[in-house]
Amino acid sequence: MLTHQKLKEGYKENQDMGNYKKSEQTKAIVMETALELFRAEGFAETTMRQIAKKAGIALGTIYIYFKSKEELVLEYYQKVQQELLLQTSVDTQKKPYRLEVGLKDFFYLQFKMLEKDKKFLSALASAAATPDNPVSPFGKESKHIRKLHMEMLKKIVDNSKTKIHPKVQKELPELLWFLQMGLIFFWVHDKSKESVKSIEMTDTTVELIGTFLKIHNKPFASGLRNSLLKIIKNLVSIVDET
Amino acid sequence: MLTHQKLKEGYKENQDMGNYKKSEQTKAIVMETALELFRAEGFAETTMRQIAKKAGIALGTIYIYFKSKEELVLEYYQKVQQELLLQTSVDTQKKPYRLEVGLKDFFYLQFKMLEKDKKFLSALASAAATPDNPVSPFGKESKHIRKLHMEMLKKIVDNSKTKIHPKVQKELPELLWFLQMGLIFFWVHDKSKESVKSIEMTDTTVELIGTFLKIHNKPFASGLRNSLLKIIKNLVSIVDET
DNA sequence: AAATATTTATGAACATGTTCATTTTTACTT
DNA sequence: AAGTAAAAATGAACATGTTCATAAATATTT
Repeated sequence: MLTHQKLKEGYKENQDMGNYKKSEQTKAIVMETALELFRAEGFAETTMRQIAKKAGIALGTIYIYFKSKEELVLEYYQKVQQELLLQTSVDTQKKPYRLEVGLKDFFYLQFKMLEKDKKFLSALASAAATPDNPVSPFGKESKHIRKLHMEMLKKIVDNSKTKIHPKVQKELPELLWFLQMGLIFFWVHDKSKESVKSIEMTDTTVELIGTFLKIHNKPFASGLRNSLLKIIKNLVSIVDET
Repeated sequence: MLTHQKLKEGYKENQDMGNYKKSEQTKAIVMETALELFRAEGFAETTMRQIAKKAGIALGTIYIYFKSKEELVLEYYQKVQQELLLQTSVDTQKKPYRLEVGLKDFFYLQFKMLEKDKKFLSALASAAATPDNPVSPFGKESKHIRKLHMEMLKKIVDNSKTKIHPKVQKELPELLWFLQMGLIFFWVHDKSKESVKSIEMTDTTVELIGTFLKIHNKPFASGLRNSLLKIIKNLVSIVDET
């Protein structure tokens, strides 16, 4: 009786569920099957019935583990980002680096990890644009993953040997987060071979940031600097209050 | 026989259809009804069946005039942009203006015209993010409206009294187009009263551009300038080849 | 005016994401 | 081991965007 009670409470307390083997296994199978199909056919082209059939389960079962079709993609994306975080932690521990280099490496790595899934990740891009969609990276449901990103970017900035004005350094990760959103958006649309265009774009934007940081303390750049800081504040306010 | 032949060909040649009164009328009714419902209930909440019922027609009839639910929104959006173009032509004819002022007015006007439809215009924002969606402003199906925008922005830039390096002046409208996309995206997500945040954001970004233009010919700004030009080229290449 | 062709309209049928009442399986208690 | 409670699974039913074969209305030709 008591044991039972405890277990039940445990369920409600820790979100992650899955204390039972069976369910975890089923969930994993659904996920794997879905990814296979998404990769082979695309997101829109894959039906939930197909997934269920191939996974050898009933249609409704999928919905026990995933709130929607989109959430299948989101959860996978989060998993990849988790790996990215780990990798980044390792990288920033290595020998001193210029911020530009650190950022490029970070973005490149991300592209590389997502490359094979580009096709269906556009489903997320679409969701991103709809504010009220629970899957949107701007919404409150994605706060967790946003924090994750911010953490990574802050680490990259703080651990670089590039000297930055404290005020700017504090806001930079936010700016970079939006930059990253933009780059991913660009990348999703990018049909060039092996996403070379996105790589190029990354180089150029990172260079722009580098150039800016080089001059951002000079008197003549105060206007630019202040405008930029304001813009960042505005951007953040939208994401934070949604 | 000859007349008939001509008419038939005429149909194929000019896209705009609707040489017949009845059809034009029906189309207009569908459009109006749809907008009413979208405004009252929202885009996702309104069903095609509701529209048909309220318009007093059959469900299938809507699809004679609009390829999809989203296209209802797109066509309306295009109509508004048409008006905007007219208004802008008038504005740029007026007394000399600083580019910043011209841009702000342009963006403000746009917000104002779209304000009452913000709720359902997010449907377009969502479509925008999906490259293969025929309704996306980045896709080839929207070339027309993109050109329209570019035209407006070029007019605003060229007619302003602000002096700009020719190389920059040529690329500036492209940059501004992307800025506009960004601002509209921001605006769609913006839940502040009367979209004051978007106005603020507009001010700040336009100011940034102004500040940049003030220094963009100075030797120390050549790095920034070149990076920016490259970024624009990259952005454009994505849109143009899709 | 009759015949024909074209345009416009219809609504049942379809596809697919999602929900939910019901059943089966699993875990726990006595 | 039997009984019970919880978890997991099921698939029919639902909602809704879209299609399509068919019919009605309209315009054109003879």
